[in-house]
Amino acid sequence: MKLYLYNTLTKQKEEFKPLEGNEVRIYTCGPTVYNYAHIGNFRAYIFMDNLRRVLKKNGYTIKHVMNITDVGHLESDADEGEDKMEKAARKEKKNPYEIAKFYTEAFMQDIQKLHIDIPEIIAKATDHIPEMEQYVETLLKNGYAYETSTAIYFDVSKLDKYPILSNRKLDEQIAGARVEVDQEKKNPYDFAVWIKAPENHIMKWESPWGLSYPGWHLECSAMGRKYLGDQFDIHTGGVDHIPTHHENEIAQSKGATGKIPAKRWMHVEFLQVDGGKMSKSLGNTYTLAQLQEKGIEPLAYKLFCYTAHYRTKLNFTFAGALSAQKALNRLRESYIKHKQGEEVIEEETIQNYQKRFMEAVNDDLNMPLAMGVVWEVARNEKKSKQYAKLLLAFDEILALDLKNAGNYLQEQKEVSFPEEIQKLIEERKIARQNKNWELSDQLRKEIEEKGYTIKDTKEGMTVEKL
RNA sequence: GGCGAUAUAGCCAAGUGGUAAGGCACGAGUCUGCAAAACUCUGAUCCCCGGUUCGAAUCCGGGUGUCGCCUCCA
Repeated sequence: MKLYLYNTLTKQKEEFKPLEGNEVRIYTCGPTVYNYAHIGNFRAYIFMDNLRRVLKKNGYTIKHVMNITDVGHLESDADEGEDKMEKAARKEKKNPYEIAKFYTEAFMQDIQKLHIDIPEIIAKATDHIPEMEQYVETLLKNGYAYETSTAIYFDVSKLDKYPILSNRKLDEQIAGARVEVDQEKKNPYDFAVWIKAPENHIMKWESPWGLSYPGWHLECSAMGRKYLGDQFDIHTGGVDHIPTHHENEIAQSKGATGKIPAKRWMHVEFLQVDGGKMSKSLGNTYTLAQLQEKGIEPLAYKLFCYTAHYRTKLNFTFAGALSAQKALNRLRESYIKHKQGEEVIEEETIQNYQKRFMEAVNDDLNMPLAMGVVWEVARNEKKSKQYAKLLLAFDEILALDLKNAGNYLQEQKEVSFPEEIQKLIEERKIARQNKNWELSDQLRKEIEEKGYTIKDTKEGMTVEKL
C-alpha cells in the first residue's frame, strides 16, 4: 500500500519513499527544557509518534533524532533577550544545567505517560558544542557567515533564495518590524549562529571567537548532520518553526553542505484553547498534570488529538477533553467485550477493516478517518475475539495501551473510599436487600452528593469517584 | 498593513465531482424497584452570492465570518 505524506516544502502530498534502502531518517525539533511542556507541545510529539508508527507499520526501519535544547534558545528570534535556560535558572535560583536536567526528566516522564516511543537518538545541545563550532567554521570558510563584535552572523544575501518555506516578502516585513536592527549586520535578516557571551553569561564555551555559546538554529543543523548525514528523509516540528527556525536551518545547511537538510518537512498545526491562542500570559498552557487533576488521563488527551487532522488547528476545551475520556473508557470496554466474545467473523470482513484503517493512516496520517474505522469495529454488535485482535493491531499505531484496557478500568473502580462513604455503601446494601427503596434512594443521593457515583448491576453495586 | 489557513448537524470532525464517516451531547426505546451504566434507534444538503458541469460540500470568481503567523511558543 502506498504511503502519502504532506511536504511543507512543496505544499502537497507526495508518495513516500526513503532516500536510501529501507531506512527512514527523521529529525524532530524537541523541547527547550526551561519549563514543563504543555499540551500544545505534546500535540506535536503525539504526531511524531504517529508518524513513526505508521512508517514502521509500512515496513520501514527508523533512525530518528530528537534534540533537547538546553542552551542557546533566546527569547527573541531577533538575536536579543536572554537565553531561556538562563532566565529560568535565575528565576528558580538554580544553575541552567540543573534546570535542564529537571525539565528533561519531566518531559521524558510525560512522553511515557502518553505512550510515545522515544526516538532512537536523543541529542542534547550542550553535548555537541564541538560539532557546532566546526559547523561555524565551515560556514565562515564557505563565505556564508561573518564576524561582528557580538556574534557570528549568517549572511542571507549569499543564498539564491531566502526564505523558501514561507512566502514572506522581506522588504515588507522589515518596514513593520518592531525590533532594532543590529548596525553591524549586513542584512536585517541575518541571524546569529554563534553568540559571544556577555560577562555575566553562565553557559559559555571557549572557541576561536572567545567565550561564546551557540545560536538556537545551529544545534539542529549540526546534530542533524552528525547523526543523519547531509540529507535525510523527514524533518518535523510545529508550524511556528516554519518562518524562522526551519528557514534558518535550511539556510545553514545550504551554506555548509549546499543541500536542503531534509527532503520532506512536516509541520503540526497549533493547539488552540477555548477558541483562541494558547499563551503563558493567558494562563492556558496546561500541563498533563493539570489535566490529570481534572480527571483527564494523558491517553485521553491523545485520543482527543485524534479527532483532528494534524494539519488543522485543534481547539482544546475541558468539555472536549472530558468527552474524550469517556470515549476512551468506552473503547476499553468495547475491547474487553470483544475479547470475551465468541462470534466468528469472516476473514474478509476483518481484512476489509484493516485495509480501510491503513488507507486512512497512510493518507498523510488521517487519524480522524482512521478512528471512524476503529469505532465501527469497537462498537460492532457481534462480539468476537477476532475484533479484539484487530483493535490491538490498530493500537500499534494509536498507542492507547488497549492491551491493558482491563487494568485501567479496574483501577478506576478500585479507588479506596473514606470510611464515611464505606459506611453509607454498606447501609445501602442492607436497605436494598430489605427492598427499602426509599432509604436506598436517599443513601444513594447522599453518597452522590459526596462526589461518588453508584451503579447497580447484576453482579452487585459498584461505586466510583467522580 | 503583509502572509496563510479555515467555514460541514448542539459541540468536535471526516469527506476534494455522483445523492453527507465517526465521536460526544440531546431525545425515544430495551433493561432496572427507580436511577445510572450498557445496548438499539433517531438528526445536517454542507457560510452567502454568482459561474463551470448531466451532476458540486467538493472546481472557478466575488463577498462575509473566524483563527493563526509576521514577536517567544510545538
